[in-house]
Amino acid sequence: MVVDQLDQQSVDRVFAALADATRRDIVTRVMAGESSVSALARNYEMSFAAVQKHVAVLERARLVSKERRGREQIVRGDVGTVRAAARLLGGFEELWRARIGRIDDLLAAAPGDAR
Amino acid sequence: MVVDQLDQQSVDRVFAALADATRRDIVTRVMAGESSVSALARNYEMSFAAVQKHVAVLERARLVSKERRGREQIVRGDVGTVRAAARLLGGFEELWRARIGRIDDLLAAAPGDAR
DNA sequence: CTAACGTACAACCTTGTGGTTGTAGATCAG
DNA sequence: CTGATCTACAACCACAAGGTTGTACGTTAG
Repeated sequence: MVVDQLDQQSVDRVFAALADATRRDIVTRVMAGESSVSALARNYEMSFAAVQKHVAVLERARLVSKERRGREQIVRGDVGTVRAAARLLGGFEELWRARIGRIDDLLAAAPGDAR
Repeated sequence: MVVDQLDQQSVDRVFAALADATRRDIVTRVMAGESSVSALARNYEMSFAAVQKHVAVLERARLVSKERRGREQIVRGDVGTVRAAARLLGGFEELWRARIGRIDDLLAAAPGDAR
């Protein structure tokens, strides 16, 4: 986990990358086990170039990384970025909980409010 | 939490909605406390119509809901959808952990491998 | 060497996104 | 009623997204 605090633009890229079913499926596969780009491409009903583009989007978002091995390019998942995204969602939930807490406080502070 | 299992298209919309800093900011605000559309719009340097569109995107993704109150439209955050998205990311992490587990197993099964 | 494979990248097309302005309908204050 | 406010929505524009095909180049197999 080298960087796990993401700036706004990075967050943009991460969520945009996850907003496509093919790309989520690629992430699923490479999180479960690394794979070459061509091996990934065989799973989908689209051109190799299209899959290549999807991988590039994921790479730019740092959700995956590539490493050349011979003539193949091996794709690997980056769990650190996933964690950073999950933490951001957790922040939303935190705000929500805090708000509910404030509402409870208000109700507690005005016990005779029901006229 | 009425629906908290999302289909592929819904997940697409949720992540696409979160892939914009303005929309994430709106979610932040309405998670912390409900607000009218016009009140939200005053926070940003763009037209009211643009903010209205952002809210519509969030609504379509079920990250927020609107309720009319007099002439105002009150926007509220929907933590259930946020949780569903967080759970999906958790699934990726789960796969990753399982893979690491398998690698450990392999290493454990071949202890004298280091020649 | 030659052929096949894996990859990279450019050009192109269609559709969606994020912004604008403009118009119009409800609702509330005075 | 009148005017201000809040909202809805259509039309338009620039540009990015997601797909295609075609070409080129390095690497491995025979």
